[in-house]
Amino acid sequence: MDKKELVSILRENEIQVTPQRLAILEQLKLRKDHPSAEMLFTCLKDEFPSLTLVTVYNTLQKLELSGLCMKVNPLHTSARYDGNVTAHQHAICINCQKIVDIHDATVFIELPKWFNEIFKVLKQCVNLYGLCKECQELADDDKALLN
Amino acid sequence: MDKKELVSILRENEIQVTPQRLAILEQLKLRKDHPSAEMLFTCLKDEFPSLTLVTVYNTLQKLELSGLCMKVNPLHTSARYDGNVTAHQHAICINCQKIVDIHDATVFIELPKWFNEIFKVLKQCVNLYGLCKECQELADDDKALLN
DNA sequence: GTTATTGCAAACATTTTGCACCAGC
DNA sequence: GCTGGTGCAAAATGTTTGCAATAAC
Repeated sequence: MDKKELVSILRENEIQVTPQRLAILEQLKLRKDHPSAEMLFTCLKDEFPSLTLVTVYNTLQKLELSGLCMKVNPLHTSARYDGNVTAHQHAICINCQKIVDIHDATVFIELPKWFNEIFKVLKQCVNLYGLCKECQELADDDKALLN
Repeated sequence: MDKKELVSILRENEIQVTPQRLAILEQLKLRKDHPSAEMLFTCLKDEFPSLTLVTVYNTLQKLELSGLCMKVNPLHTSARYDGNVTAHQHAICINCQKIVDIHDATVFIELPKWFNEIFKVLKQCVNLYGLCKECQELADDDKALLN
């Protein structure tokens, strides 16, 4: 993926182009290891000696907001615990962070052969991110206020 | 769930019984809101004025190790980003935290009616926790060393 | 030239660690 | 009484914020 293409991706998303942002976006597009802010910082600080972690965080936030990248583990602010260790799913409200159990969903996951040869699955975890009833209503209220 | 039952759960798992641990386990079994350490601390500090967050964290760690509770959002130490925002799954190694993409899995999730009435799903997220090939081999080595 | 971004310092939140005192067995 | 847990202080880690210098348009 060449620089021109990266530049136009940023422009299309109305994100001002800077060398730091180009480099971070390039890393995200190239790498397959799902880096953390720290990992990106470490690999780019030689190329940009003045680069700081703050800029990496700022950039990631901006890219995520435009849908150019996403967190593999959202809702990571603090660990949330469940005393029910039987198999079930979680629905997580992206607004109020409420977590709702779903015990009666049907989940079917078939994994490709290549994958089962390199990875031993111990736990399978389905999370549904979205809006709970209360937060949907709040969102509707927001829309109403805009009229 | 009465105290006797909680005591025997702890004893069965060879966890020394203390009032703090009983109270935390009780909360985890009773509550449906998947509390954080802070939330548990807040609701128990009236009953145990001397209680500290440290004890809550210690207890949660011990309970999790015995499978008596689990984190809803494991691998929360630092956010990991993905530049590929198309739908795919992640396999996450619980040992080295490597994250592997799976693009060719078949995922079918049917949600109960009651759920769709109270929650609007925006993103569905399947995470497979387990061991990557390298860490499986290390685990085998560990076993070999024990012989 | 104006606006937005970067980099610095510092704050903040979450979680972990070292150590003295205390409670469970 | 011994072992291990609790509570305190402090450190470590990940992330965010306020502000002056600087770069993008």
